[in-house]
Amino acid sequence: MAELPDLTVFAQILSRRFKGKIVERVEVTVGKKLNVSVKELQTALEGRDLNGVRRVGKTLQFDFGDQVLGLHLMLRGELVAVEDNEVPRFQVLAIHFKGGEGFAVLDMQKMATPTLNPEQNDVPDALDMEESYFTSLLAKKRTVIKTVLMDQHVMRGIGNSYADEILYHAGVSPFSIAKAVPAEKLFKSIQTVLEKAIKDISRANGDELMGELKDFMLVHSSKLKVTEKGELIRTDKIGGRMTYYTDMQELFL
DNA sequence: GTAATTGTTCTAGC
DNA sequence: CGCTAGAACAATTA
Repeated sequence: MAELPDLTVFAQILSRRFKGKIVERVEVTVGKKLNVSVKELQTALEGRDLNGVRRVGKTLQFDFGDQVLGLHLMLRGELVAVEDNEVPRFQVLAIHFKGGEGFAVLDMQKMATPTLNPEQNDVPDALDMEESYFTSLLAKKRTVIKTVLMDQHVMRGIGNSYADEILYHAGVSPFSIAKAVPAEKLFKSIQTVLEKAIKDISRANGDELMGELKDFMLVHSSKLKVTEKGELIRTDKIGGRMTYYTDMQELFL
């Protein structure tokens, strides 16, 4: 469930807490998604110090100088701070730093994917793509707009939840055809919604690393029946994914 | 026991 | 061949 805003905040918190610390021990509890052997990962990271953590698309990258650990949390991955000997339930991977502090990746579905030295990717990030790129992208897509926003091959970082939030903010129906959608307006909504979410999540979660972050969904929630403004929230499936929207969102065809 | 969940990858069809 | 839609798969809990 972690998308761009959550991951951005995770990266900030991880950087603040662990930057400069030296890796004492790398613990791999579930290794099937790892692209190298456990031993290779350990020799690559142990003894190095963490230069920082950044978000790249829907992944995190832990920068250890000439070695980088990529991490995709997939559907249910979480990050928690751990003490030296602590092994939380559903642990996939843990990094223990000298001095006793560390963090663990948890995933009850075991789908979280750590990658040593992930390949570079040219697909622009949703938060730093050029407006001209977005405009010409929409112009050549005949797909439903929601699937374009979520397509990691054309822009990275937006998943099912924030696609709904962005389209609600823009007043654009998720069923609109991409090339008919006013690109400038939607582009602004992408920036606005994502940046606001980063601020809200950051403020609400502080410096703690406690698994899932609290979020602020206005439409994408099974608990809500109406929006803050009292608009009825409808549900449907787009591409097999649950979609939340209102009748206030204009359909462009 | 089964429904529900969603990111990614694969495949069929136009 | 390029693009799109949809299915398959992953794994576990409520």
